[in-house]
Amino acid sequence: MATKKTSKLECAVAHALDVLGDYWTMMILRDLMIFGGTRRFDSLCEGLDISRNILTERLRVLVEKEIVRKVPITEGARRMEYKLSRKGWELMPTLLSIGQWCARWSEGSDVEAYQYIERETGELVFVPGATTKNGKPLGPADIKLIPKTQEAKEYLEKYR
Amino acid sequence: MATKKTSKLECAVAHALDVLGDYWTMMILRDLMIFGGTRRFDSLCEGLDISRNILTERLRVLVEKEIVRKVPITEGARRMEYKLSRKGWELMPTLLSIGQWCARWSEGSDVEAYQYIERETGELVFVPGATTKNGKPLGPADIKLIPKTQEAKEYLEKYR
DNA sequence: TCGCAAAAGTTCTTTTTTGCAACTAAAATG
DNA sequence: CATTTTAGTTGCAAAAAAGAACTTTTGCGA
Repeated sequence: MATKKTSKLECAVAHALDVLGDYWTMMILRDLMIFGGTRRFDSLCEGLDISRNILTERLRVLVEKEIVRKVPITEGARRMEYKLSRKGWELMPTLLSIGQWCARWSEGSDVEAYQYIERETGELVFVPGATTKNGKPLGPADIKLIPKTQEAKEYLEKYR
Repeated sequence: MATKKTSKLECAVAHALDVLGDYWTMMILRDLMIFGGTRRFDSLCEGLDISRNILTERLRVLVEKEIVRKVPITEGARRMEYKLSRKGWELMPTLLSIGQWCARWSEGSDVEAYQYIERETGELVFVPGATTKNGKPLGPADIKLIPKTQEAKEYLEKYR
């Protein structure tokens, strides 16, 4: 994937999905995260069982979007490695949120292969779902989505 | 997409991505959410600008995974509509999290076409990222991912 | 109740993406 | 300096997506 789509209703999610709405892209991010944020081409390739040409292309986009950086393996070296940027790391809660959802709906089987813990204390980390500003947790039923821009209103009107 | 992959390291994220790691699947969920959870085939088709055959296939998988339900438009009617299940609605925080991330990294341009608000109070809703159990917010740097299963340890070892 | 239009898919064809394997060139290693 | 590793390319066959046309029902309104 990873092509510039233009959906009838542009929104933050649609925008993000232009890059993230792809299996391999997300798996690359997962892999980078569980390996501490840094990996090299061949390791990714082998670990994920992804074709080399696809990996090349996905990494190209991730670098272009500054989610991943391609940096010398050591100061001044020619060989490169791929490193999550701050922007990339900030997707961790999103990935965790996906994982939590999956685990919640996988009764019986334990699908969690690794855990997210606080570095300092070792305490378990999670994403508490949606809340108000003061932290009150909300379920899906408590939340309404409302159009903000004119286009969004028109979209809702037109394609109802 | 939407085929059963088997990655070398099965994990909750990988599992979830077998279904969710696809642009159209996620866009369908977005659209269902902004339209209150219910939509019909043609509306989705037009609104999203998705090919009918692809929409058919994606909906089939979403129904199979019980993320969406196909129900009569009115009691006893033959015409059907697609409705987010509880399981589907519980992906809202994940979508919101993706949208927030995108908005945070889109300096200048306002990419948010709609807002998530608490139904009762109208208060703005958001996903506070990762926290500990008692709600202390954590940044990416505060978090470590550690293998939990034996397979995960081996994977980290082998594909380093 | 008949006819017509809309709704919900199917089917078919063309174009794009993948997946796979083999190949290449530069860089590190002994 | 020869050999391996690494990090990709390239070319081709297979799979998937886009697009349009075609089919069935179904819900109306006259």
